[in-house]
Amino acid sequence: MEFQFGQYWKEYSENELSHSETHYLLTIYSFLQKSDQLRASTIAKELGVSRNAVHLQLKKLSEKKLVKIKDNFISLPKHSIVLVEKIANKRQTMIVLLTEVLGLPEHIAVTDSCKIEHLLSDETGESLLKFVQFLRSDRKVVLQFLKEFQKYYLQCDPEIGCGLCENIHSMEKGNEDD
Amino acid sequence: MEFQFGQYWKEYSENELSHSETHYLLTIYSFLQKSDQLRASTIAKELGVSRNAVHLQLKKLSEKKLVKIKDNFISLPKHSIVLVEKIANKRQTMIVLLTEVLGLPEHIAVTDSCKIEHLLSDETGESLLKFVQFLRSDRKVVLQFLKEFQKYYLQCDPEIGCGLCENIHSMEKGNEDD
DNA sequence: AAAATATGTTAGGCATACCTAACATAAAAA
DNA sequence: TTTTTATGTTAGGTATGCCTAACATATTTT
Repeated sequence: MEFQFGQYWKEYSENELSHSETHYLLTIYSFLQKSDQLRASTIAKELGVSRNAVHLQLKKLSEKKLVKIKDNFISLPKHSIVLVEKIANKRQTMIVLLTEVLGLPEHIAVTDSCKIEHLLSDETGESLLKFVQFLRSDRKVVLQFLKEFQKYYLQCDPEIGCGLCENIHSMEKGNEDD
Repeated sequence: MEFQFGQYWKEYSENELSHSETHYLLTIYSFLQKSDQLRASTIAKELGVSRNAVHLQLKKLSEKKLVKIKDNFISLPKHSIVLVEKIANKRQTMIVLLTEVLGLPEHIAVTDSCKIEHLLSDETGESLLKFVQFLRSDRKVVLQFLKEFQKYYLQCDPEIGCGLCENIHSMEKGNEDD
């Protein structure tokens, strides 16, 4: 390794939100778009954890001013919504990159994206978003690039294995004639 | 959100390696390439943690057969090396994508990559590697694509902020005349 | 060989984040 | 109204992964 990674890994624990907190906030955000009558037990069901786990996490989040609780109903302050939307964008960007550009199955794309969404910096999130937006545009140079990439992609390199080529093969079947 | 994410987040804790374990193994791997006389205290210095933290983590890793310890010297079994090299590849792939393709500063690229390296599935790792290899090739279609992307990138979208455009601007200065 | 340093090990503590079990209170159904 | 169910809360426990402090064993240096 040409680079000194020794200290970089410590920044892992210096994130604004933990993985757990992230998913509480994303879940709250998601429910609040459907209804403004959200209580702790609903979150417990959605996340598959116990009510007391939710209770304790909500207590912590409201101490951090990331959620508001009034008469057992949960809401999000504005700065919290900004935070959540940033993370949701990172997740969505990653999902699109992995499924639409790389052709990975949805389950893998979503699982991986859910794991890393809160760990990506805003800078990386913004850059990736721009990149994915560009890749989604119908520019001629993008379409040519993607077509050429899929061709390259099919030449399975034994060095890195080829568990995913079948997906690409089946994706390609439709376009084989052009 | 059009997708049910509720249960996906739980897979976070079902990874083969924790973030901590990952960096112990990567550090061990890195040191063993220089010398085969590696002891716990060296790792403590490199990772900036106490000797007993290393001791306990190594105990756990050797119970999981991921490291071998003989006369206080540490080595890695073959299957462990395979595992480590996979993760190192994922990290390197992400770093290249973020720096070379998206033009992010090295510090951000390395920090983000160190955070997510062990969370990406092998499928995602392999796909991303292929993608980055392709982006690094000197195909005409790739060069055109990258040039066009950088042009697009400069049109700062106020919706997603523009903290990173200055980097791109300075990168572009050299190529402005072609 | 004796003193000093380096390294390994154990014990007790802290924070995160979950669990089950028990209990309290509020809301809905009998 | 009384019972049942839903919801909130507290207590005690588990696992990870770090810490400091203390102690034990090597390994050097003097």
